[in-house]
Amino acid sequence: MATDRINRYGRGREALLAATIAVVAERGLHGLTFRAVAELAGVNNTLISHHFGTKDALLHEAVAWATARAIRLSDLSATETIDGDFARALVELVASEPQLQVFQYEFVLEARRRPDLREEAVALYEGYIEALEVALTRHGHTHARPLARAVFAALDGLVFQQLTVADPDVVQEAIERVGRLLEASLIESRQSA
Amino acid sequence: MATDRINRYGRGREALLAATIAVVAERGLHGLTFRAVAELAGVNNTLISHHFGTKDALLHEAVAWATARAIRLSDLSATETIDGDFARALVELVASEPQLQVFQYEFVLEARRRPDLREEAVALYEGYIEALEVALTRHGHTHARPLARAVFAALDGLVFQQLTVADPDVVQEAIERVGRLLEASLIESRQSA
DNA sequence: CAGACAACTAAGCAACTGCATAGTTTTATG
DNA sequence: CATAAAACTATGCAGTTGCTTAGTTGTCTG
Repeated sequence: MATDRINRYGRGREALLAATIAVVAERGLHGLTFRAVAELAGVNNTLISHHFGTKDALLHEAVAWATARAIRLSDLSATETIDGDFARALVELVASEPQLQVFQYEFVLEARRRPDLREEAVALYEGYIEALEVALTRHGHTHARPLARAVFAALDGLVFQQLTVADPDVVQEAIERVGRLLEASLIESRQSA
Repeated sequence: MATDRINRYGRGREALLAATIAVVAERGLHGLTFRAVAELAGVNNTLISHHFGTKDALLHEAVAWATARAIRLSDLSATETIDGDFARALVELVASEPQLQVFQYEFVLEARRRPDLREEAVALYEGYIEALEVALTRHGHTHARPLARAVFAALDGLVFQQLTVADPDVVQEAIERVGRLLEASLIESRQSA
């Protein structure tokens, strides 16, 4: 239809970036081909060369796009407490956007072998941890950086489990357990003070 | 040399399995090719077809080999406490065998899209969690399954960080912090009882 | 509404892929 | 030490890959 053309023209670039994330999540990095991405985006595969040049550059831009979106969606610094509501919301987020989450694990692993992606990977993780540290400090935890790293690792690991091997229900229960560990830690630090 | 032939003949199969893990870890699943694996193993690439048939079957066998080795190396059920010694040992393990660890993340992500690998992925993770549950119960924790899942997720997430974005030192510090969270939890549960 | 510029497509190629076929070398065994 | 089975290699091919080249279509601006 003509409306398709009108709506699509000029939007190939963003369609390719979105398709890149979907393809990597659904088929892995070994399934990331010009033709697979282009087909999902509804454009010709040579449009990738036009907009991004190489496959490496396409992935790099998709990484920047995805990390920006991921950090925005999960604003950890706004976290009040890790309770049932938090656990439910996190499990829900993963269930509603699994591709975005899977893409992050794929790209961070790839960053191990591609120095040009390292910076984004470090920024993504340190950004998450920093946001959590802010929230934990606000709640009375001191020297909270290592704690924030550990708690983020737990949440990250549980998201990974939900995506790969575990039921959402047991993941949610485990997240709530993390929250109770934090409470107990706060109580104990008050008593010993 | 003749000794090379004598030493190598009949060992192609295991050499290929070991090479598969190394190639996946160092070049990713998209770098897993018959020729890359064969070159690293020091054999002809058609030997893969001979021993395993297809590339999928090669990966499947490598997964079985790697998971058996990984579970053996990190016997979590023998864990006494998560203290400085434990943290140092875990960081050391990851530093000494990074390929085995990276391979596990790669294969578990791949298991999301390949049903024939799901069983191994679930068995690997539930095996880790079960072993931890045994250790935690022994130390007085009750209803320890969700706790074991959460603590394993934290350790898993921290190993992932060490492999990709974080210094071993800060990872070690965070692991020790996990141990202290467990202690505080035990103390609090005793007081409220 | 001309024409310049950007977005986009069609066709194709050299390199690489998994793997089949056919043959050789080594080892185990009677 | 003959011979059969198993381990291994050489050659090659059809399909797929990233990306180039050459051209078309749509949009924006004066």
